Amino acid sequence: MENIRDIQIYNTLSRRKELFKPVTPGMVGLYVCGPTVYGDAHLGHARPGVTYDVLVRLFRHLGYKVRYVRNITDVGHLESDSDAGEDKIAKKARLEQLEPMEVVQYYTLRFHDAMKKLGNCPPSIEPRASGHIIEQIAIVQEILKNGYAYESNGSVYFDVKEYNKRHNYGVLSGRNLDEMLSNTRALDGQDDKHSPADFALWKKAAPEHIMRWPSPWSDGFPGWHLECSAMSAKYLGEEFDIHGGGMDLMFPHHECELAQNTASRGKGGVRYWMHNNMITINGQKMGKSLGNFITLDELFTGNNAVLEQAYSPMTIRFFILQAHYRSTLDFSNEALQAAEKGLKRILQAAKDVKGLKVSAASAEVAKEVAELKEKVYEALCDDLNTPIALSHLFDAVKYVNQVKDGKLAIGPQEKETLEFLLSTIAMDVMGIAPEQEEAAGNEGVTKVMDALVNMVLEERKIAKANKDWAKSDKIRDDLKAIGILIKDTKDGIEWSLE
RNA sequence: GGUUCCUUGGAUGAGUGGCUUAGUCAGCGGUCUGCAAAACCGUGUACGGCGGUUCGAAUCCGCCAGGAACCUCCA
Repeated sequence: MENIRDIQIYNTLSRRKELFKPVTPGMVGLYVCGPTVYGDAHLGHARPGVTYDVLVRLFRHLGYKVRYVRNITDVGHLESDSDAGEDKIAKKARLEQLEPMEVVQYYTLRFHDAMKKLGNCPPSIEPRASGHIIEQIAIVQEILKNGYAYESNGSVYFDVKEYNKRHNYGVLSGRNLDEMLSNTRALDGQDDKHSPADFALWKKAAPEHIMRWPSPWSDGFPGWHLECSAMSAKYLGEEFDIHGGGMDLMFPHHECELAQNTASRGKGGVRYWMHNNMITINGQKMGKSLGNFITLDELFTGNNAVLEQAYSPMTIRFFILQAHYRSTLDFSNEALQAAEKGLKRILQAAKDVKGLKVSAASAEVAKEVAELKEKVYEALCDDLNTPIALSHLFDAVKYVNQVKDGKLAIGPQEKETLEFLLSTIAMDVMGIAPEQEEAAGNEGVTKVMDALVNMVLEERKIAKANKDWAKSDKIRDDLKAIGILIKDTKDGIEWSLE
């Protein structure tokens, strides 16, 4: 456990890095927009998953107590903002002939599974929109009472123009209401709304609509933006530290959330807004509407035409960590293969560091190694600069390899630091974990396998001693064919699973 | 059309007014090895174009070109 140190976070609200100061010293309240569960999670969903996971791990490592809330959207998310827009979940349920909550349950479980594989810690609380209808209705009532909403045919809309008289609708996304109104594309089909900029707080359900709840205005359902206002306040308080999500949610979702908070409780309620950038493919955003997404499951199995091979969950995590979260990250087989090799390099060094022999380090080496630790913290605390942190970890890897090769001497202090970097920082903070961990769950099997491989290697050793290269190479090739890689080193033979 | 952002070497991807360059992957040369693999050492081509500010810019400003995000659902 390290001491709490200064962390800089880029705040979308101010468009600059700011020193993080928690509402309550030593505690962090984090709310992240989770998925709408009507389909499998794709590569794009892995980005916020990994990004905010590292943020949480870093805070915890530094000694903060973190409450991490990430919602599941299971109602209210419409396909478009017009009255014709169908609820995403309800539509999927209709197509699959399932109860909407069956759709929700199915994809929620699959989402959890994918996140776990990526090495993400589960959120402290994972509330669902449908479980917080009462809280959402209460917010609508507050907003109505304060004069920032109106009822229209059983639906309730947020009055953006009225709100903008006293507040600023557009502070977060950097928009100007007048410009938005003069440039709005959809003019017809706005039905009950007074202005195209207004958004739904409560929608009256059409007769065939299954997902419906009673309210003072109609049997209906809450607007999409409302759930986050309700659940963040409920679990983190009316003013909390950090709100995260994808950049594509900045407008309208987060802008509306902010307006709802202000209109109902008089303040925005969020100290720091963080937005992760998109993952692109061929330079374009990977998204559901474009249909150019690759699901995480497909990546893990290689079951997609654009994939040259399967990529392990940790490779995906590493790939994401190699870019800064506010930059776009372009998908390609080449980039993932590079990530795969880089990851392997770090994991191997993390294993090797434990067996390093120590003697005494030169003053220069001692200084450099000590500095590495400081540099890694500096990078991570500078708006979560994981690529820079990784570049320093690779320096640590180089030291480990040099020592292993007998080309460099280090003392116990340096060894401890290197081990700290490659286990505590790489694994605990950045969440990089050895792949086999899950596969090798059964200890008995592992032991037997270990013994078997060693028996085979003993045969090869004899062959080598007899300079029977044909037999020695055959054993190596045969083992490789079943996924066991052999390395001849000075200290003997090492083997590992592919 | 509006708003905002981006453009770095073969790929990916950091960073910055001058200092030593990110890093990873790939390539090339070498060391090691029976051969491999791994590792180590060395190594090339870079900051979209044109102007400006400056003692000095890839980094600041302007213009141009190209691309992207948001303005409708998307992490």
